[in-house]
Amino acid sequence: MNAIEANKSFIKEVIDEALYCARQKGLLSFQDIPDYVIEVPREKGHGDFAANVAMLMARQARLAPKTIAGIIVAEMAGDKISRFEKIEVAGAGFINFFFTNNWLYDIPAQVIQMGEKYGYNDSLNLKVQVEFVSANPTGNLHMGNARGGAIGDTLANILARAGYEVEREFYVNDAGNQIEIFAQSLEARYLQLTGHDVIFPDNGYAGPDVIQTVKNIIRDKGKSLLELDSSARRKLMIDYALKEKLAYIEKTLLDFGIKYDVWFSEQSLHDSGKIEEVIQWLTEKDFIYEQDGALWFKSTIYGDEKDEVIKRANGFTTYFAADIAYHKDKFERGFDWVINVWGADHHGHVARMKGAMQALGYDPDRLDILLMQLVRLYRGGNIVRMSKRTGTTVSLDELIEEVGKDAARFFFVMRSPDSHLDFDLQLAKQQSQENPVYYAQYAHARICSIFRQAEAAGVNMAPLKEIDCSLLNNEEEISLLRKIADFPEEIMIAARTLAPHRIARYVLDLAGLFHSFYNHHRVLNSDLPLQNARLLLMAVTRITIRNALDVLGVTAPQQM
RNA sequence: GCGCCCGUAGCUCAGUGGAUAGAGCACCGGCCUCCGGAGCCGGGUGCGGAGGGUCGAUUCCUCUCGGGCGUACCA
Repeated sequence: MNAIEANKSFIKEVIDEALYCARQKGLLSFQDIPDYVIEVPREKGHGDFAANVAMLMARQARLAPKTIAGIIVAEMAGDKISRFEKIEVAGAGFINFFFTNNWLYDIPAQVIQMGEKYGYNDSLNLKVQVEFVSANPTGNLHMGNARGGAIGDTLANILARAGYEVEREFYVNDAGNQIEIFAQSLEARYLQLTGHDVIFPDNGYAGPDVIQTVKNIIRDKGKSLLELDSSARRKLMIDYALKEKLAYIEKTLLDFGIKYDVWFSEQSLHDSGKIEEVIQWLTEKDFIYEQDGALWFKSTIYGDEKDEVIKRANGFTTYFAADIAYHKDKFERGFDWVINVWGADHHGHVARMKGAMQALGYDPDRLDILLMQLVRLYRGGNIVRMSKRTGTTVSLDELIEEVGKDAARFFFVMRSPDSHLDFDLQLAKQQSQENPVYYAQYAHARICSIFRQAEAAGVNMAPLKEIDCSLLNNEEEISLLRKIADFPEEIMIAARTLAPHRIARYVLDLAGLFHSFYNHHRVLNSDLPLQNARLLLMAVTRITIRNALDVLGVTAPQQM
């Protein structure tokens, strides 16, 4: 249990005891204690924690909230309350708790002891899978994939620190209609490049990267493919191209700091018969009907706008059929929780996907789909349009090349997934105060610099046991300690609400508190006990900044 | 038309139903002969609108206006 959780549950204990005590004395009548909240007030003047239990009990106790709160506080007794400096009733009936600083002074030792593990919570013994990016292997990775990558990977990091066993997965769309069109595009380019006058398919992939792939094929195979019949030629070309594209995708994502545990092939679901299997099962259970020669899944019974085709009249299954088999497979692999990161343009797919899981007998709440709004790319004031078809796009590898991995990842996660993201290339690569990623990194580098100074002066921090943390008692030091203590809880909230942007904000807040401290107080000074305490504070601040940046996939430089 | 997301300060955005709605940028004015000035300190009435439920709504519900996306036997 992290420190904030521990405080909350301690307060809950104190309150519940007081409530039972009051009831026994006949001061208060109630059936059950309502599900009240211990929260951290926005205002510092309202204490470290506040409880709203009195307001929630007013009705059943038939007393004014403030009266109830007063009774509760009066019943608190014993050595437990010695941990509080003050307990007060305020506002509409809040009970505000002011801790003494002692719990904060225990934090540095915990951080030092856990080191890079600080921010990890106790294991939950639950398996969660995060599937993200899953870009079609028919082109380069675009800004949408990039945002999905940053969000998905950061979320996976958060979940791991929240105590889950996490697997990252990439679903490879190596089957279906898109691949067919891709094959046609490859073949057309091949024939054109070998001197044949053929028409390029209307809906084909016209980007320059496809031409490059075909040139690579010609380099390796020459004109030998001309001797094959069309289907053999396409097969060969698509195998070559998929391999090349997947290698590109894997490498680019690695450069982006993302390493997958599983690459899952859609084709494998076709090959193993799992798609047919699930269609048959759903048909038997009457979730599927035939109309106009096609098979339809009854997604409207799960609130979808319309039923969805699962097998076309031409006998080909749709991507939806594969997706059902795929998600069934996920649950069969034993995940307690399955999370998909999708672009908002796929939101129409959510209801039927969850419906399909329900039809299969799985609790749809075990599947969460994190929709992220799309990215608008700017260069200075001008919008850069993205389109695979025209080829006028900035790809993820180019983005990393231009602005660097750190800035790119930070920018993609600093906004809520629900929020449209305007990504300005010019801003992201600017090494100035306008660029937030440097603010956090600079704090880290600055702390490193303090330690370099200390070392140069022959100053060593005393052993932990000999350091008196209670010397850290000014406003900036307390705020900094408090923020550091929040980190594990912040991770839990980010995990629960699928909100990776919270960590970006957290690290900026933490860096801000550090900078403020730094400008108000000197670490290296002639007061040895104080110097030791502050060195310790710097050490734990550095660890926390580094760990938070690590969650974001951003490096923590020693100097800049 | 219908569905989903979003409308919060000049701009870009935070804000697990709580008590006086916050950051960054931009703008103005200040700051250590000293650990990195990529820093710090100060300067701010704005939740698109109208109803409804709640002790209490930026947050939940309904309607409405504005923007994005979706609404294929594509994925």
